[in-house]
Amino acid sequence: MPEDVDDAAEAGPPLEAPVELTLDILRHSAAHLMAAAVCELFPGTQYDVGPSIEDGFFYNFLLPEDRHLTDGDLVAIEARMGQLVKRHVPYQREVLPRDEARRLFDGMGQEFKVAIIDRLAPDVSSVSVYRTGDFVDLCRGPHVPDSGVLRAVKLLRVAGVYWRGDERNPQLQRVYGTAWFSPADLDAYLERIAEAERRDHRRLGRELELFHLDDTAPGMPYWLPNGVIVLNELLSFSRREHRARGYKEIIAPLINDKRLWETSGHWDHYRENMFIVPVDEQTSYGVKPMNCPNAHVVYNLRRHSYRELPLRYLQLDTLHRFERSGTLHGLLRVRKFQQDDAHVFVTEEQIEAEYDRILEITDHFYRIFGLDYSFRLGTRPDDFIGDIETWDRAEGALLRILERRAGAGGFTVDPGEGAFYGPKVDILMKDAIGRSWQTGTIQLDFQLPRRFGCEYIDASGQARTPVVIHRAIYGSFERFLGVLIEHFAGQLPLWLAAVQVEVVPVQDDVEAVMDCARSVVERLEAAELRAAVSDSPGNRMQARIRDAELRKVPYVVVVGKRDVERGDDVVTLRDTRRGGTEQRSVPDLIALLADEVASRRPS
RNA sequence: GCCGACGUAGCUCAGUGGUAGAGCAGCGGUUUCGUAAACCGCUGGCCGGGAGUUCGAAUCUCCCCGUCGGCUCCA
Repeated sequence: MPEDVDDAAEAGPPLEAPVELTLDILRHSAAHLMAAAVCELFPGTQYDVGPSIEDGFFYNFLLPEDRHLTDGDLVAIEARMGQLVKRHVPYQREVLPRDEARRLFDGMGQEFKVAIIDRLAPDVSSVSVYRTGDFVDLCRGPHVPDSGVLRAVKLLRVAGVYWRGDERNPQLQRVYGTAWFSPADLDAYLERIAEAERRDHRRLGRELELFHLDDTAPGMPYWLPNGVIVLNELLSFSRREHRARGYKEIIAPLINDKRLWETSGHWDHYRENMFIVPVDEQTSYGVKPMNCPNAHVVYNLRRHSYRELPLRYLQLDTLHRFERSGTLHGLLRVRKFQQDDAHVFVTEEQIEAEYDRILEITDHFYRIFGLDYSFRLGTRPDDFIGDIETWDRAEGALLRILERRAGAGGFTVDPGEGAFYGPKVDILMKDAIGRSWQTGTIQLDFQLPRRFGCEYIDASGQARTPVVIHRAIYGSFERFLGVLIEHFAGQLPLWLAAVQVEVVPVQDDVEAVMDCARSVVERLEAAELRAAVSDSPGNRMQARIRDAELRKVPYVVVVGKRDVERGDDVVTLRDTRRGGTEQRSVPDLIALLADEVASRRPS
């Protein structure tokens, strides 16, 4: 949890003198310098914690008299920091007895620091403080010798943060900055950010006409013709692969009487994330945020034998979740989405083997795109249903499976991050600027089958309760596609590309050339390739090629008078992803592209 | 939901109290050209919505909606 990390940076037994200058030390020192500047400019500021983080640092502040920092203030703070850098202000370390340090910060009215000291382990008897000019901070260090080395620092943004990461607490303001050894490193970092912006799926989604997010439907994407092709390719791939692995697809209602949600527990544990539809005075329907309750309804339509298990229901229905307005983010955080979701009913003995099958699907699905992913185990949350003993059993099973499949260091554990009905293994991926997003999830559930009264008859004729595995491999197609677009910078693998080949005529007023172009397209289409004649009458060939490149069409075929006159059925193929052109006969071209589509190669 | 920023033509943006602009896209015309932009012309805006201040508001104030960066929450 962030606040624990923060505390560790601030306090604890003093660390011994530093060795060599690292970026971590530099950034931590930059955080101190920023706090010093803020305290000079806004006397009475309380400062909380200020660690180094990936690519930079932050510091949390509470300004006096309800003042709030704005972007304009950052300019002034940065200028003040610049003056302190020029003065080579030393970072002076002092070790104080714990109670003396407490008195020091208490006397300055620094309540956050006092609270940190009070949270220290009982056996910590002394702490260190660092002085930078008039600024003094509780801190384990180590630090730079003086502020003169902080030559490449830039403040980036201000954000509101809840004290100790809890939204019931008052909100502080956090200033983020970045710091590097040299101005050249800083420039390289800023260039990296700019490159990430060029890959942003929201920008590419608009440019490539994949999807649209309208003001009247926040978080609920419109899929445009190009996007529908990509989405449908992923859907049919998912259907085919799951069918081959024994999954049966079902389709269920989008809204159900709230009684269903009361049975599942969603009414009590998930309602704030649901769209509720009032139907009449007595009745409310809930728009489904998850597929699981309906899978249980289908399971209960008849008696089941142990021989039928595992019973695997694939559910690709549309889901709606009422996410808080400030959390929406392009396709990566939406309110309307579809998952490659499934619910697998198993006996307790079948859990491990079924997890193995699911993890194999996972590897298959991600390897196709050459994507790196990682696992995270989420354990029992505060707001859970069922009994602790069952939870422990479920968590123990997942832990064993993960250790066997991923190795002891191959996953992380996030305490309290499980679903309300069971622990889960999440699959994590990163977007263009390195933010982590959960895509797939494999959840183990002993609770819902009980709540729905699900049963199967075992070999001895006894009725038993099955266990359910909730699993989505890509997670939501929306989020997965968002990550995919950023991963490929818009240049999707051929099998997903909306237009796979565009045929460009050199002369669009020569009927024989246009006939040839149309005929090539027809032959490509007959081979189930998505092809089109470039459509911009009067434009020169170069402009048409550029247009196709900008729309990230993977292949461009050029035909002109010379090809028609030669009459040998050979055209020029341009590969827009790898660059370069080559001559190919049309049958050869079709075979080449059909093979690339079938292989699903990333490029 | 909270903190900060932002919202001007389909897109990218300029305009900060005095008659709404540019490039690209689109449309019309000329050009038919061999691997990333031919040329000329034209159209296009309740300046996110509402209220207020002012002789006068894209510009200042307030409220609402949405977007962006964080926080919290999460696929």
